[in-house]
Amino acid sequence: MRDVYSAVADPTRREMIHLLAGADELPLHEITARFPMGRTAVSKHLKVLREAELVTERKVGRETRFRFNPEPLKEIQDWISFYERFWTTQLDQLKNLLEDEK
Amino acid sequence: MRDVYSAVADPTRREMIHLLAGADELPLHEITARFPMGRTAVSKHLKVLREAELVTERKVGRETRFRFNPEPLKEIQDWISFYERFWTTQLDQLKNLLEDEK
DNA sequence: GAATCGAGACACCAAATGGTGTCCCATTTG
DNA sequence: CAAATGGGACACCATTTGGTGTCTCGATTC
Repeated sequence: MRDVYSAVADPTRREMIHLLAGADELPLHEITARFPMGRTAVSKHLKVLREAELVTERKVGRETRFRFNPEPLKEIQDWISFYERFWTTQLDQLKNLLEDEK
Repeated sequence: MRDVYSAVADPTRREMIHLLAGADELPLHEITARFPMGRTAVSKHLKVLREAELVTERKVGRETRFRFNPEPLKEIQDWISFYERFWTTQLDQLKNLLEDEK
């Protein structure tokens, strides 16, 4: 089971997440149609997303349909929330003010 | 100027961010001491972080000191905040309840 | 039943990634 | 001044990444 950080590091995969988040379920060939690359490449990207559990896969007839699963994104959110304090503290706000003055 | 997503995708670099976030400023040799790899590798990771502007660099005597800069993390936070709704909606909560019943 | 369509499974490729070791130079220390 | 320290700059290496094309096969349509 692969890392959600590296799954999301690729801009193409972030776009796929966005696409799938706006749909209910999409077959591979429809996803492929929206990207400037071949089916094999798209399939590989979706495999990475599936290994990170950001996507689920199910076969319907001859199609393979994909669905977005947001859950793993929580891990990133948790990680980043630790650093939120660095741009919300009084001290940081003062620093930003001084920065603006320059 | 490189991507903050890929900068943060590597676990070693996330650890470096954590280390620097807990300190004020650290020289390369002190950072190197905390990781199981050579100076060259550590230096390369810090270069990646600097190119993503997650770190600033300054020479003091013969040392090169690094400081954490949280600002680029906002971009990831913004990106992920869009997907927050997928695990905070009533519908999603119902779905999770049903999931638990299984 | 034949032709078409969707997709898995390879094999292949160039470029990027994450390490290493060595050489050299500037700065600090004894 | 000599020795030691911190670190830049390479050259090098194996593995991973992100793409390609081709072959095959099951499902669908004519």
